[in-house]
Amino acid sequence: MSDLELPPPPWQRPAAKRPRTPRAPLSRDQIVEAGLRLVIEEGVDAVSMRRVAGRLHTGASSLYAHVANKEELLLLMFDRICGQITVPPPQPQRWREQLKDVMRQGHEVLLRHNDFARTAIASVPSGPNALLITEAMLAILLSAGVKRQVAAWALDRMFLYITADAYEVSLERGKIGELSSQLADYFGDLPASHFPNIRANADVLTAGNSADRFEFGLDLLVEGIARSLEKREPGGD
Amino acid sequence: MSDLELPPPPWQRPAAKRPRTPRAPLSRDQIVEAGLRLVIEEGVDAVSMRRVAGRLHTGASSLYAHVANKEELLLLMFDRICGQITVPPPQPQRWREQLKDVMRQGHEVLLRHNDFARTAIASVPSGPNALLITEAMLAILLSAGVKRQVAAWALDRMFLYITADAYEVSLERGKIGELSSQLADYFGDLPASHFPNIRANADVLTAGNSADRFEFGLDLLVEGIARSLEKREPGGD
DNA sequence: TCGATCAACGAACACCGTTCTACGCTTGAA
DNA sequence: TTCAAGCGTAGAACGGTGTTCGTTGATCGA
Repeated sequence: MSDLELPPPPWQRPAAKRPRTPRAPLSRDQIVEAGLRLVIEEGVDAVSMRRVAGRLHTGASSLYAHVANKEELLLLMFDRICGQITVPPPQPQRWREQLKDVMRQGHEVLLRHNDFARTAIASVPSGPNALLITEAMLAILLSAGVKRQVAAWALDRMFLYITADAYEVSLERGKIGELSSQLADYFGDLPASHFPNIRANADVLTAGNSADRFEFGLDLLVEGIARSLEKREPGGD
Repeated sequence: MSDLELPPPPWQRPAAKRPRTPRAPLSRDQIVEAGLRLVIEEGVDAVSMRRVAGRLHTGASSLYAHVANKEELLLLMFDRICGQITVPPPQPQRWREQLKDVMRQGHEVLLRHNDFARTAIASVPSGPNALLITEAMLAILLSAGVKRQVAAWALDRMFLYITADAYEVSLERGKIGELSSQLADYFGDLPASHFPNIRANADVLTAGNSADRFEFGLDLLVEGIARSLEKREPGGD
């Protein structure tokens, strides 16, 4: 019967309402974009679920409504990257140059994304964009007369090469200059009793930049394929 | 003046003595061995400082008295692994087979260590064992008449190839069978409008096991090098 | 004996991927 | 209009990571 109104005791206070900022719902695209931005700015190790979510002003667990796990996110990011590569219709007389062009593009696209190639190495290129590239390169090889099995396996090897080299280059990126000269000195200082050839060739072992080496490897692969055009089908000998 | 002896108040209790198990001191070798055992048993992700230390019945921070950081530990482990490869004196007439043999060894040694190749990709092969391999392979190439710069860069590319392929194989290891058939089905189901070549060649794209593909890539590289023996020195055109 | 050095210990820091519970909002059916 | 179901989001918590920091105990040399 008392008209006196007391404040509610602490044990009866209603739970604080969880503030919810009204905003457009998250999307997978946004998550992928945020992840790629982080890669470009800080490298692949910066892509944690918390960091990605922070970029979108949400929480890490919110991402799991859109991607199954981090691995799926990285795969999506990879396929998004593959979408930046343009593939040409096959010109049989120029198959070598066409192959190299696509491979160079792939390499460059990866390098534009810091050390993301580390993830690419571990990924099966099965997203829509990656498959379009596979399709185009396969068409180029087949149009050149390369045997089916050679074409298939060469594709596989080329993909491996691009991603592995891009990863390696990304690791050296911050230290390409100092590492080379230090390595040359190191090689030159090795004991002659065990390392005569390395000592004598320290200059060429440390020569060239990463682009030189990548191109050299492209040549090896493409020349190796060319040689197969002059031979029997593999796996048949 | 009182003979009454009170127990010491809690704030004056001496700190509990830290028990120290008497044992032989840790060594770098032990740490490396423990790391490698973990790799073999559970893969490279199991190699945390805590796990390694646990194997040695000590604490993670104790490892830092022997290795600078985890990266150095992984490098040491890598070079230990390289010590399992035996290199032959050069036989110029058999340079192809000699190269392949060393590369196969390297590949196999890595595969025996689960997915440790992931670490190997990121490592500059500069430990004593790795350098002995470099020295031997360089000798083989030079004895075959390969130009110095080609030999140097070919070595670099071969090393990259071995480690990258070993890593890729280690990833597929647990799923090589199901992945192949699933991929073949997947390829066969792609829309014909965009993927006529993949559809028509799903069989060869998914054919062969990892050893087939590795050998195929070896051939590409070695044939590419062979071709260089018939051409001018690279970087000169 | 004392002081310096070093290996080892354990707590703590700043992070990680993911799960779990709860909440708020939307939608559709009654 | 109301209610229930479903789904996205929030935040705490779990079980981990590499590393640093301060401390302790042992050894060695003066």
